[in-house]
Amino acid sequence: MKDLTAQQSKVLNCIEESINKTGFPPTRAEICQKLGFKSPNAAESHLRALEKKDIISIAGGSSRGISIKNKKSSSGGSVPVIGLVAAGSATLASENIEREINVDPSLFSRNVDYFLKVKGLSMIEDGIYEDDLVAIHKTNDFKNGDLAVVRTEDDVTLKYIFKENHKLLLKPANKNYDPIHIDLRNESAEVEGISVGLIRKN
Amino acid sequence: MKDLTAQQSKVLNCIEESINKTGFPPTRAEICQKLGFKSPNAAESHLRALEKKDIISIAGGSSRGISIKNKKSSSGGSVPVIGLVAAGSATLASENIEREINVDPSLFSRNVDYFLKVKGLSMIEDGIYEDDLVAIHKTNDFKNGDLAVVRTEDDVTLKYIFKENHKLLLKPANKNYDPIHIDLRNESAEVEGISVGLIRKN
DNA sequence: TTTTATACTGTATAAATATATAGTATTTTT
DNA sequence: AAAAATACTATATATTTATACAGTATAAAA
Repeated sequence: MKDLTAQQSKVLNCIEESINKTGFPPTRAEICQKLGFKSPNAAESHLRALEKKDIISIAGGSSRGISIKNKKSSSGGSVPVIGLVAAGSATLASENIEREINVDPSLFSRNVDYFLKVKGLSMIEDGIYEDDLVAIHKTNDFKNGDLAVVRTEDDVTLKYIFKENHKLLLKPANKNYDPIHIDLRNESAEVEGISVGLIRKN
Repeated sequence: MKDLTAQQSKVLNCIEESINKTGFPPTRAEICQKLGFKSPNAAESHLRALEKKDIISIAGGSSRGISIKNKKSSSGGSVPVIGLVAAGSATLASENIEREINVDPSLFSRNVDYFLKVKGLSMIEDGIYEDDLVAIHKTNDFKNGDLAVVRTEDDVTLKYIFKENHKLLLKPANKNYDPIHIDLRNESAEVEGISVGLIRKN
């Protein structure tokens, strides 16, 4: 994404503020007033610049026709919760979705694609409890030591992942649970995503 | 809440659709077009009815000045994050607010008034780590064993609370930390709120 | 039974708003 | 060195839009 200039950021901020505060985007005149411009064309040209950089879109011929692009899932960040119920069921298919919750996308370091509802006690020593919602960013890219959602041949688990050549180690955080060793020459395993956060309800 | 008529629901729906699809509320003319009315006053009067029922608010003199009230996050789901930095600083005064995040209020069992950013390791044995955001519901009502934000004479802490007559016990979840005993006849202590959940960022 | 709310058509208009055009000046990119 | 982007002021105007006013008709509440 191209960088925004200081002024463009101010204008974008002004738009966001207006939507948050009033529920609708600002007019050119309102932007000018907020930022101290004396000509409506000051706002206009900044808007056109933001449009060119694909940050906003401007509906021609409509008043207040500004909308901020990229806004994940358009309705403000509705993220599905998936229960790890049966083996191999962690997919975004609607039958696995327990509910949807709204989260501020900027809350976590990376985009959250779904929440995984934790079953079992395998991660309890690192503060991850049963029924906690682990925020998952879908990717098959990972670093050793990441907490990952891994689909093995007969299960889907949340464990720390370590890879060395053809060997995959899935390590729980509970003395009573054994690590899982997978030899990728004999068995298949796929990383579905990595954890970027957690939500717990009391 | 008063019930909406069939037509009023349609209009409300039309407003929601417009906001979701375009990013901004509709004009009277657009509502008419969508619902097949031939007079702008048809839309106008429905809007006034919705306003009277406190479902929407209409900003006078503004184009597209419609906003849907009650929206669990129309700046009402914006929850401040407060850092437990200096002793006795856990107040909602703006100078203590680190940031604001949007959360679905239905996510937690009770209304979240603010998030407390955890300092220290006093609750680590129960899965609450440094920099975790503990969701706090403001209340001075509590049950023994609740995880509470307690303001003592010289500190604000997050501990399990137990009360027996004039004795208050604030119990950490870490063997290396000592419980705090407070005799309410000699010292003052106030419960600011109780924990209803937790958010952790990796 | 009278008032109030619902559910519109139809017309009109002041005010809000987008948007074009004409400039000036500075900075960044090519 | 020239072109393009940034960052505005200033003025003008067609169009969008809210909103008032005048009706008609039906259903629900007081």
